Amino acid sequence: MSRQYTLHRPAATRSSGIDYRAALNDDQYAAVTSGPGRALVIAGAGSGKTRTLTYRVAWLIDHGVDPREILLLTFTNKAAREMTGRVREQVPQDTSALWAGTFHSIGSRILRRHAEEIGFTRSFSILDRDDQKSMLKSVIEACRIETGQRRFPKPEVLASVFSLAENTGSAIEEVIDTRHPHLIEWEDEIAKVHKAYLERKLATNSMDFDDLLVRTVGLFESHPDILDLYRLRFRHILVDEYQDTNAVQGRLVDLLAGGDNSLMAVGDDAQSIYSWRGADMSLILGFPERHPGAKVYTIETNYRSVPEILDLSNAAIRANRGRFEKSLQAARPSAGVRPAVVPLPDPQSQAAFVVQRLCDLHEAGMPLGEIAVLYRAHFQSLEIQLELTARGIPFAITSGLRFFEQAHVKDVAAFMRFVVNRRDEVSFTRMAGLLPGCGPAACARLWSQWLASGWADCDTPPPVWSDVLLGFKVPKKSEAHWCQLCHTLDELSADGVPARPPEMIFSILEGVYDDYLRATFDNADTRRADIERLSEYGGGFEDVVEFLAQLSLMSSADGEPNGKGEVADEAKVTLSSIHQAKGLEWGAVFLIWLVDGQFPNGRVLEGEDDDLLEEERRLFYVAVTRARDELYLTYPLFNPRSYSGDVVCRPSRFFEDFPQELIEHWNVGDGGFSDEIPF
DNA sequence: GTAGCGTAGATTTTT
DNA sequence: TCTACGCTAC
Repeated sequence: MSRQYTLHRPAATRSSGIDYRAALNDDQYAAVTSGPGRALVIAGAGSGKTRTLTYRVAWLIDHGVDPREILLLTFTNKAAREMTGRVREQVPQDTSALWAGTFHSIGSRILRRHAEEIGFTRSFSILDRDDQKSMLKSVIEACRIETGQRRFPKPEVLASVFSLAENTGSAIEEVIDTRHPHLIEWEDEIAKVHKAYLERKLATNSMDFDDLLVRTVGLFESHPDILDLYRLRFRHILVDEYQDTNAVQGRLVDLLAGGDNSLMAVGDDAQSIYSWRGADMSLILGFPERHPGAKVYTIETNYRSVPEILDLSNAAIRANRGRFEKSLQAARPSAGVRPAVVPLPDPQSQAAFVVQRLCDLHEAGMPLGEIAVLYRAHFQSLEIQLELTARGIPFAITSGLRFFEQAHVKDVAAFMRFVVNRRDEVSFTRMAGLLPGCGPAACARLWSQWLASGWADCDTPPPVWSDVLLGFKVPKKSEAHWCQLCHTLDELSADGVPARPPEMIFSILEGVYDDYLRATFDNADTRRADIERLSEYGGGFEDVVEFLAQLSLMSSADGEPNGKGEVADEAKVTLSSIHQAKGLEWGAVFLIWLVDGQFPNGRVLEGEDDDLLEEERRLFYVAVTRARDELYLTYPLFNPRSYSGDVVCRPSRFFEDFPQELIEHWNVGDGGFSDEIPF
């Protein structure tokens, strides 16, 4: 027999003083003030989803919930920061104990506390895409696969197969059969590599992104006592962007919310765009069945867009079959202008039009920060970038290149990672490979000498690194540099005490890396500047392990150090992929490259898979619902640099999804007959 | 075994 | 246009 006994904390001495009735509409109010238990909130685009979530947190705190009992799971670090920031502004109570973060960062936080329970140590390394690739390459070599005349799949391909399997909770063979049928001939070998990869991660005390989710779930399933610890703590769980959660994330939420904890999942099925990462819409669609008695709230008032844009959005998404039936209502008055559809002769003209029109808007008073150019894939932004540069218009691009993924940043991090995780083969190899005369073979030999020294598995690091390392056999050409590297490691951690991040970075730079930069790159100065910025950022961390975890988990798209950042975002046009634009909004949005094969994506069209096409359509929906006042849909008629040879473009099939009355057709000449853009 | 050079091939979205 | 790989010369 067990008895439930609740400790009642004294009622909060202060309340936020928020007038919830006045601040929220009826739908939002109902969701925010929902009682304990399970709730699903279907919040359409622009309906105040973030607002609802932050007010929900405030409401809980106002009603006596201790912030430390709240867990807020978001999709990006940026969303987490935004929400905690807003909560902090709204409520006077101390909210620092509230946990908010991405599934991956929360997973990493939990795993660090219990790493020993599952065969790792607290300072395990996190492998990003690139590290994962290096490890897989090495694992594949070690597996000595008989390839004969045939080609074995590349590390990238294997990484995505493994990842999809982990995230969907399915077997490798299943993923191969359904998503990569051409790999069937390699099924046995791939299984072998997968097994070896798992072993290697364990041996090197490393986890990839997927491990952060899968191993957290594993930890909870194998250690019910630990799960109870967190269940008792997190009495209120809130999940943002629930439509994009995958099987593992869904499982994690359900585990934590077990018992009588409260769970509120917020999302919009029409904006599910991450199936390639395992996102499973059936989680949101099946939420009411999985949680009997769950309340379902729907928020359908759109505050963002003018009705003309909303009409087009609603019509576009209606072409999809698998979705909750709903129709967003515009709160704003008509603008009197319909979205523009603009065909242009070629990609250059498309860029010229976009930039010229954007300048017009700017001259008419719209800040550059209120304008965005969105596209399906990053390479489609090339012409726009050139044109903006030529005209001297500042722009911010959330490019695929992330600050922390650049080679020089990762090189520096490799030193730090090795010092705190002495089993980290990937980092060691990366570090050693910087030495002149040290290729793959020499690095591998150095690594085996390190393993043989016994220090890799020792609980404490060597008090003086060079005492151990200087005795190693290195290629003649590398001797002097190796010596330098050893002494640098001495500075990073003496007598087993790691230095603070900025000190480490300084030592690495002055000890070995500056030399390397100068010898290797023609832009050594900008790279050095990046590393100095890294050091600045590291100043905010006492703990190196914490710092390194942040590096791996944070992308520049999330904010923090991205590019130069001198000009305030106010004064910049935004260039962004649609995926990265999710959750954001602008006064004017240009959606470019609306050509079959570009958007929707060509591979999707080949496959004739309706689900994938529906996802492309949701992506289109996400794009058009970013716009508040003006929306331009553009496409080139010819694509002279097409690789596929399809020079003549077919306008995107998405144009067939909405009636012509909803749009305005623009004819733009190239100077011959109608140079002027009609208004 | 390494480093430098040339050629062929490929282009989605990201925690 | 850029990258990744393979070949060749040291």
